[in-house]
Amino acid sequence: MRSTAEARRVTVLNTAVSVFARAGFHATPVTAVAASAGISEAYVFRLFSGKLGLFVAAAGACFDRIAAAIEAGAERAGGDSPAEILEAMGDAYAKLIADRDLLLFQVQAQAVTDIPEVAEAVRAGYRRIATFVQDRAGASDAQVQQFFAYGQLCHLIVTAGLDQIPEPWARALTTGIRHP
Amino acid sequence: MRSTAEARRVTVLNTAVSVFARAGFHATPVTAVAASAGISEAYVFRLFSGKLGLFVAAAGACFDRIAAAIEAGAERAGGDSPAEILEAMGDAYAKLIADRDLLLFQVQAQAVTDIPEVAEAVRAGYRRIATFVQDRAGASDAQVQQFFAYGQLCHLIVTAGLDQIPEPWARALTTGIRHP
DNA sequence: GACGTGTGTGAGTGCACACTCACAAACAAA
DNA sequence: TTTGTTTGTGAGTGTGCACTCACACACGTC
Repeated sequence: MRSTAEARRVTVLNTAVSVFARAGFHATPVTAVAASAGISEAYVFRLFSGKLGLFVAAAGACFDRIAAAIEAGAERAGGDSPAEILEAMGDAYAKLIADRDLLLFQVQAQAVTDIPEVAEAVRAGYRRIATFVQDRAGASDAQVQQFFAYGQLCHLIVTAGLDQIPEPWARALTTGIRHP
Repeated sequence: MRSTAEARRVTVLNTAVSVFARAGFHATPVTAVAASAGISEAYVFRLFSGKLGLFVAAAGACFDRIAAAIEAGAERAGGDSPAEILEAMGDAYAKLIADRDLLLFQVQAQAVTDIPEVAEAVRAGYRRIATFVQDRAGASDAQVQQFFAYGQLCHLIVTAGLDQIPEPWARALTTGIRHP
């Protein structure tokens, strides 16, 4: 036995997040995930229940990593005020998505929410993050809303590559946003 | 002659926005657009240069409609202050995307920005809207940034169906957002 | 060694879909 | 009426991909 199935699943999920992040659910063949994980396509289908099952599981892994990063970031906050804790969470998130995979996967997942299983996975992910942010930071509804609004703005900045554009309108949208 | 090619192109583009909005670029066969427009698949390929050409043209039509709505909304502003004009623009945008097609198409377009032609179309669309908002409203960079951040938040709310969830975290993200 | 159990794959199968092309029908100009 | 141009389509073609299955190899156990 080279490896246990459970360990394989973990490594496959992490590569799946990266691979799906580039071109999305429908444009990514399972072969691509299998090749990137170094195993055969057939075995991926044995480990997960179809391509959809793989994608949904990858979404779970994606939000797990985001939640863990934000929780760890909160521990490093400079103070106890909601604003300070939110700031620390935002910094942690910005650091995490520097490699773009987790951010792009979220965009891809949101784009296939017409598939009910994906929609539920996305809701579950944001439920976990939003409740944690609100409880841990003790932030107001408006503060939480703002936190997520500017998080979503990052999605636009990265997908459209606005941080590469020197024109004033693009600068307006990107200034102050932590380094994505 | 039933119709001129130019007129056909316009009607096809509007239906294309609606059809692509549901399942996205890769999951939408050209047959679906053709059927919805009431013409044959073959003729769609004659009117546009491939599926990608159709999608990019639809993106142009999508941003045209958004820009027109925001420009019209600005005319109905209650006053001359940047905040009032932005408010009027936001209301106009909220009304426009009540049918969800234009919003969902933007999400789908952002998801396929790995295709350079799509990325350029998205940039062109936001360039047009952002420069207009900034110039017309005379708003600061921060105000423009906030305008777009909460616009992007709408994308999450609609794709994940957060407005249908009675839980407190979902209420926090949706309160005050104009009705999508 | 024989045998079960879990890990892993090569070689298919069937279907959906992007794109083409030969051809038809409506209209205009002579 | 003939000729040309534009609008429009049915019937293909080739390919890529989700999914399957019979089979092989590694390991433990007796």
